[in-house]
Amino acid sequence: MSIQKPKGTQDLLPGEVEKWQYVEAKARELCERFNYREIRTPMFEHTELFQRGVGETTDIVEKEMYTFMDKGDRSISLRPEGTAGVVRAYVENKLYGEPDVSKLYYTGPMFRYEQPQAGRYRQFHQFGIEAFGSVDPSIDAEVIALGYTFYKELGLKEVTVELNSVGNPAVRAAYREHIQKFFAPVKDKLCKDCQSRYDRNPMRILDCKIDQKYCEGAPTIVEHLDEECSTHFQAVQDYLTAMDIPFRLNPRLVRGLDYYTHTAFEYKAGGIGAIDTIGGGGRYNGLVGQIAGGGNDQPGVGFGLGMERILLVLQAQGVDIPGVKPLDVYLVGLGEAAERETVKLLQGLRLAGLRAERDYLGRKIKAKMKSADRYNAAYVAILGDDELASGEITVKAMATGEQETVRLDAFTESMQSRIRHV
RNA sequence: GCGGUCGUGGCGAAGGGGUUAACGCACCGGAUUGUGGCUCCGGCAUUCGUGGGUUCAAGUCCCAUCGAUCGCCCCA
Repeated sequence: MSIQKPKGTQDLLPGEVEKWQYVEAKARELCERFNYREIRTPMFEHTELFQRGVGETTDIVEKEMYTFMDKGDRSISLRPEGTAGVVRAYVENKLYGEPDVSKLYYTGPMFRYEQPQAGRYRQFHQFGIEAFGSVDPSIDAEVIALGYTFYKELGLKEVTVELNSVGNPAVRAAYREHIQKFFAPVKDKLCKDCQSRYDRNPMRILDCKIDQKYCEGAPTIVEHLDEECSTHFQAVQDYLTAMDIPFRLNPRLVRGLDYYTHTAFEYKAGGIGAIDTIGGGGRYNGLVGQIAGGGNDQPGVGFGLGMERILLVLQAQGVDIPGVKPLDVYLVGLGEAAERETVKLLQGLRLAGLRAERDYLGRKIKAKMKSADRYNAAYVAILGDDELASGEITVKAMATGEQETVRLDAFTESMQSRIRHV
């Protein structure tokens, strides 16, 4: 058996890759309109960054990282998510010194060692944004709006924004006790997953599909928000409403990363089997300071959206994505002298900005015509010995089958004007 | 990390112990000496993910392994 790609990775072949380019182009274009600027950070970082940033006790850090020692005995990890690296770069390059809020975006591969399934890969790709330096709830709303607009403009139907507030660390600690107290009497009756959740992350019990019957009347975090948290949360909702961004409050929404404070949200859509989250994010006040290691704390808010999940939903919903562009001209040379001439003509067409191609397999005219057809060429230009002798070339419009003769020295120009008029 | 299903040509797929591995699509060639899409004819897997085992005989049965796929945990 020849070598295969590592488990959970994908080759994106021509035909598929155009869809990615389309989605990525939409992301860039939207970020420009919202005034976010691209940042590119390494695909691997010191392991410690993720341990500190994402959180020691998260599944991501506990069991999903690709970690290895490099030749200098440094522990390195492939990035499992985008925020930690961007925060590190923000601190390291002192972007907090800039006069305005830093609004950044990124796209690229992320790595998590997990069992692949529909919509989940070991190397997957995210489009994400981060805004640093403001606690204004209008930025939370802007971030949510950008993601929502992105899905909408791609043509996704029925994208739901789910919104919650996870408060601040003090609120969360208090709430955790409340919820443990609530479930304590029925702890033994919960499913085995929930029994372990009880200690690790009791909020997750509320999300359980099996134990819904025990969740009736459970306390929600929103009820336990303090003054500051609930004011912020309300303001985010008001801004979203003002921007016409529909959202659904989900008091049970919990995110898997430790760094979130206040706003937490997810984008959901059907069509990827058991998975329905296509993106998520939230506010992370305190993360910058934590990574900076004291001082220079700056608030932040952002999201990460799954590229393959977007593509899967687009496909499931039958959304049309622009595919391969047809060829403008396919050059057919007949005979050695003519073939040589087509090489020159081809370069001329390409310099003139046309999409042009010829045959490299020395096939017969019939096969060449077939090729032109496969490439969806608008025109085929045929150059044989007759034409060469008289300084002309035959141009055939594939759609109508009509053909005419064009003077060789006017060929490129003639093709240019034909294509421009199509 | 755990569980279900699956693994035959470029792709889709038959064959479920008996020895020339169906068929369809795609591709290549010809009918059509310089013209595509339709039609017809011909060609196209010393080999059935990999390794081992059972058997006179193994795509076909058994074991292992790798991969795909779907699900659980968790997440994008």
